[in-house]
Amino acid sequence: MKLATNKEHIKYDRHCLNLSQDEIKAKMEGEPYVIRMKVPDGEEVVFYDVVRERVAIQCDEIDDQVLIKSDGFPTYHFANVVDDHLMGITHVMRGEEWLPSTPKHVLLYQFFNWKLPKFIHLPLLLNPDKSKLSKRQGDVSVEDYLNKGYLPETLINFVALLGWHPKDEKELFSLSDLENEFSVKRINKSGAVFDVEKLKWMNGQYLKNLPIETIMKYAEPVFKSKGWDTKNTEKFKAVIENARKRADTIHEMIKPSIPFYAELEYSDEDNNLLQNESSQKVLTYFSEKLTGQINWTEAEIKLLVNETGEITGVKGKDLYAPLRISLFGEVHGPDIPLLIGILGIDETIIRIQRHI
RNA sequence: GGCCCGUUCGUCUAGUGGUUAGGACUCAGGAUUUUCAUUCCUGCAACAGGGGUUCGAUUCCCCUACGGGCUACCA
Repeated sequence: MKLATNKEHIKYDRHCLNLSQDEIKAKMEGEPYVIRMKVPDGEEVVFYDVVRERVAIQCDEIDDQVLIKSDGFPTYHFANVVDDHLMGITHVMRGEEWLPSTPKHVLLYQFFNWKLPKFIHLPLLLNPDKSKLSKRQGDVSVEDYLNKGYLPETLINFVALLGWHPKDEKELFSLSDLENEFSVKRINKSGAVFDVEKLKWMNGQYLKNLPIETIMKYAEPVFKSKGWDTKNTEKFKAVIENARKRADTIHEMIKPSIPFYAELEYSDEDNNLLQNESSQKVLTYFSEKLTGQINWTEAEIKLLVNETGEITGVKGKDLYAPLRISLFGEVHGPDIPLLIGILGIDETIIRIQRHI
C-alpha cells in the first residue's frame, strides 16, 4: 500500500514553467493542458480566521494549484474565489475541513488584488467515534431527520448549539432568539459529536411546548399516511395534545394515538381480565350510568368512576384496568376522563358494551 | 509520511492565575400522578500526561500522547 516511500511533500515539479513561448504554443495546439497558480517560493501566507485567529502556512507546503482543468472548467478553488469576489461576499463561513486549502484562496485574492473576506471556519460535526460526520455511520442530511419526525425548529436549535454557546445557560432557542443572540465570537474550536439522544430530548421539548396548531400541522400528513381521518379537528387536536407529551418525535406520536383511530385488538389475557366477575360489575355499572345522561364533563366522569368503585366495591387496579383496557386496549394510558373526552360518550359506550 | 487544527463529566458545553470546576442530555434514586407519560427534586460523573513560569496553575508557555482534518485536473 505504501507507494510513496519518500516522505517529502509531493508537488508539481514545474516542468512546463521553463518552456519557451514557442514550445508552449505548440503544445497547446495538440496536447491537453491545465493552468496552474504559481505559488511564490519561500514566503509565508498569513490570514486571520475569526475562530482560530492567526493562521500561517509556508508557501513551500502549497502545491501549484490547478485553476483550469484540462476540460476547460475551473476547479473549485478558482471558481470559489472569483464567484465570491463577483458576488461581493464579505464572510466565508464553512467547515474546518477547508482550513488547509484557505491559503490557496488567500493567495488568489492577493494576486487579483481583491479585498479578502472574513474567514470563519466552523468546527466539524462528528460521528460518535469522532470522525467527520458521514453517511456510513447514520443520517447526515437535514432531510433524513425531518423524515424521521424531527421538527425544523429542533434541528436549527440543536445544530446552533453544536460549536456555539450563549453567554448564559439557556438552551432552547427559537430562530429569532438566535438572530438576536448568535455571535461568531462565541464559536468554539473543537469538533462536536452529534448526540442523537439529546436531539430526541430537545425535539420532545418542542413537541410539548410549541403551539398545538403547529404540532397538528406537522403531524397531519403523518397521521393521514396511516389512513387515519383527521378531519374532525376537535378530536385530532385532543389526540395530538395527548400524544405530544408521550413522544419525542412526530412518529412516536402514532403509537399513543392508535386507540383513537384504529380498531382495538385484545390479547387473551385482556379478554380474561375483562370477563372476570369484578370487571363485569364495573363495566356494567359504569356503562349503564353513562347511558343515562347526555352531556358529561371530565369532572363528572371522574366522580362517576369513583362512584362505580364505591357501589361495586371494586377498587385500585381492578377498577381502572377493565375500564382502560376496554376503552383503550391497554392498561397504561391517559386519564380515564380525558380518554372518554376524546372518544366521545357514544364510542365509549360501544367499546364497553362489547365486553359485557 | 508531511502540513494544519484540536483536547473540561460517556456526550454537548460554561468557566477562572486562588471556584465545593457550573449547566444540559443520558443513567440511578425519590416526590407528585389510580396507571403510563409529563413535571419536579437528589445523586453519579471531567480539567489527557510531563515539564516549566508563578506564592499559586484546569487557566500562560514548551514537549509528548491522543483525536480529527487536509494532502486530486472532488468539493
